[in-house]
Amino acid sequence: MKQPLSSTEENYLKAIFKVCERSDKPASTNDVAILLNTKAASVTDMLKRLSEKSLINYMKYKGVTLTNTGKKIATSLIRKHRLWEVFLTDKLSFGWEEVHEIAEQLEHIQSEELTNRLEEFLDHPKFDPHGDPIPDREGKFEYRQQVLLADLNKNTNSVIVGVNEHGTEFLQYLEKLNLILGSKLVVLDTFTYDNSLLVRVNDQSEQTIS
Amino acid sequence: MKQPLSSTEENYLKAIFKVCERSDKPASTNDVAILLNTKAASVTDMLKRLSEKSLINYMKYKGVTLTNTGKKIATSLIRKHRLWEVFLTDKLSFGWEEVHEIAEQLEHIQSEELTNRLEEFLDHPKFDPHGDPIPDREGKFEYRQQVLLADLNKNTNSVIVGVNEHGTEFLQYLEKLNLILGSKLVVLDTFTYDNSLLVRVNDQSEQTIS
DNA sequence: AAATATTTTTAGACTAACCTAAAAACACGT
DNA sequence: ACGTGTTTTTAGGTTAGTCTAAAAATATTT
Repeated sequence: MKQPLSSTEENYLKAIFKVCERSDKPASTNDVAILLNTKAASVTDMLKRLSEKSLINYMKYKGVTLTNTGKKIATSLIRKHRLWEVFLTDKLSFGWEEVHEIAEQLEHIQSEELTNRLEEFLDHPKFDPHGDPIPDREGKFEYRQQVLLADLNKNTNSVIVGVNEHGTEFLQYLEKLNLILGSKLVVLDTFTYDNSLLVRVNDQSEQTIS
Repeated sequence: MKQPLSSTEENYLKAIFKVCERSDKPASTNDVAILLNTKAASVTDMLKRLSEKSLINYMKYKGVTLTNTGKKIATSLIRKHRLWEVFLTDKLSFGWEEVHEIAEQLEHIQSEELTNRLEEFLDHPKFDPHGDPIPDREGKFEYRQQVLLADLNKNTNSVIVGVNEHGTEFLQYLEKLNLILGSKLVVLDTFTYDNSLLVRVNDQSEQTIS
């Protein structure tokens, strides 16, 4: 009855989870298609199958949400993904920009036992290298209080705890600006005409960023 | 041109490698089918595709061997498989009987860099937990001088360095008999009528095994 | 060397996951 | 509320990987 899902099915669940996250509105077919770099027609196909398996609540034209079972699987994937990211940076000294695509594969390895022992081995980390929280065995996890860089007030001290975009080139760009996790940050001035900011990083260098 | 192979294709290459190993005779369609728990017809199908990609030498009714490219891929898979097995036993303290099926999944993770860093992290191990040699980056590896238990001479001291079967239940059986890697072994007597042996393990317990 | 048995290949069908193109449903401005 | 435009679904087709059943090739036995 409980035969394991294919990587593809798992990726759909993860995508639906991401779209629904916070907003809690149902995800549209198109949202999912865009996130997975696929076509709306393919998504509709898959939604029917996942619905058959009671992993999603789906009604034609009305969007899709995850059932409790679906949510459990999605968070378990995120848990695995983030634990592997920690492994790759902390144990194999990969850079934080390199780990995402490898973890994208590793998250599909089937073995509860493996995941739990990995967590143990890594000393029960609470956040991944990008600052995102790692769900526990029950799938529970909390968001940290976070503010977007663009919304920071002038002259307020803050610390970088995470990034929104996970693309390799974007992360390399941050790296070059010295904007790594844990960096202290002060916004010195804002230029409204091109939406760029003058910031001081770690009480030292000053940078203009967009 | 060099788009990555599917897990299925990789598994076929590994299977052909295993059948050809040592014997160096071409592998028959049936041999491969049995090893992969599939049907001869499916194998024929796949052989055509792999041949198209120049990974195997295949002529109808004549059996199959790996090309150099095919061999490189197969040994790289074995390398990854065995490195992950070491990781699972040494770092996550899995038992040697549990690691095979997890490594069976992990070996398909695509990243040269990952494999090499893993090897580094594990201190360049030369053998996996079953005593099988781990190929280096170029795919080279040597067999240890090994004798089958059944061929051991009476009263000769020896040490267990590996096992031929990798099934979970078989390995648990060995575990129960205390026949773990590195155990010293003396054959005290042989009973020809049922092919069983009386052996002394680690200078202590005496066991009859088949 | 002919007859029989085994192995291998072909033929045809199935499923999962994708696609394009066209039809159907929905959403919205005036 | 009606026509227009976008979104979603259907319809039909493709590829990888599998299967069964039947045909063809090879191997064995007498």
